[in-house]
Amino acid sequence: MMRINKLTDYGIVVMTRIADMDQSRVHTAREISEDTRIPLPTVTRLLKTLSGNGLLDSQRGSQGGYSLSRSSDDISVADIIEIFEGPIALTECSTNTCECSYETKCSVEEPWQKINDTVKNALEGISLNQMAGKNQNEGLLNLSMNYSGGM
Amino acid sequence: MMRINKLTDYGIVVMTRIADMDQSRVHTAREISEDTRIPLPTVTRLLKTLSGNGLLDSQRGSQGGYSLSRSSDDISVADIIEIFEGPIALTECSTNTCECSYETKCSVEEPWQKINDTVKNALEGISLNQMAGKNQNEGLLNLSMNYSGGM
DNA sequence: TTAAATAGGACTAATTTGGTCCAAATTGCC
DNA sequence: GGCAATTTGGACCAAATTAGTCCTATTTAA
Repeated sequence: MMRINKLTDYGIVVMTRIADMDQSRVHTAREISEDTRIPLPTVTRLLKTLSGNGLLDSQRGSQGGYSLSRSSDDISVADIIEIFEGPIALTECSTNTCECSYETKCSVEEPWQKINDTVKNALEGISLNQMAGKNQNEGLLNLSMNYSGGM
Repeated sequence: MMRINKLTDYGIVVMTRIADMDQSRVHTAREISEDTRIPLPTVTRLLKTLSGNGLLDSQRGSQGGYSLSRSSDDISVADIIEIFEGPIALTECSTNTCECSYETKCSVEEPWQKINDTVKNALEGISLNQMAGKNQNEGLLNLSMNYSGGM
């Protein structure tokens, strides 16, 4: 139903959880698994992916673990989604490699670009910090999207 | 990649195509298939779904076919998407039946609501007419989304 | 009556996604 | 130096979803 994938959803949960934890030390996969109740093997994979893509720092070996690579203010929901799902694009047409075989599809390309930009902006406007429920009184979203000018 | 499904995409193509056609008569599945180059069985199914959900009028029998049930101005991309994908919701959490098992997920619920509203607004703001490339100089999108107030 | 359509639904194949597991490399500590 | 606790990388399978096809019934104009 035009959902983000479960793993992406988990990824956001995991990141949100880490953002809520003590930032002065690293956290192991086991710890995060117990915290979120997501099975350990899955959490392991999520963390690998997240650190492999620069959203988490990892420390190997005993006493190792994961920590945010930057401030939770500087990590957006879009950052996480893009790691698991690739570029935010509702249709293939909105990526750069559009090879429409249907003539009508291309008249449709421009509107999709706009739609995707809107979605992308929305997702980029939400920081982990906001997801984590910190600064709850600061006003949640601050999206000023206005595409009325247009083509 | 957080895509809409292929059939949904096709659905939009088909509707866009019909919107571009002569509105004074009905159009057969075969005609639309040949026009869009989408295989006939698939087009057939798309049209059945679209008419079954009130977006197209159908006329049975010889000389029968399909036509828009209302003006292309009054049909939005969101209308089409919702038929094929159900309510627009990026996460399960954003539907009314949210049964989060992870504690952190719920602190995350409110932001998702806002994100979904934004996406939904964007999709509701695009009419078939605009997709079809008519009125190209009228300015494509007219979305004034401003969620800065928030919670 | 016949031909041209849509309507409804069953069915299968293909693809994607979710989840698990194993072996290797790294690091801290005794 | 060796052990234990970690992350890393990749392979793998099961489950779920999606795409696509096909068959039969119904309707309608000529």
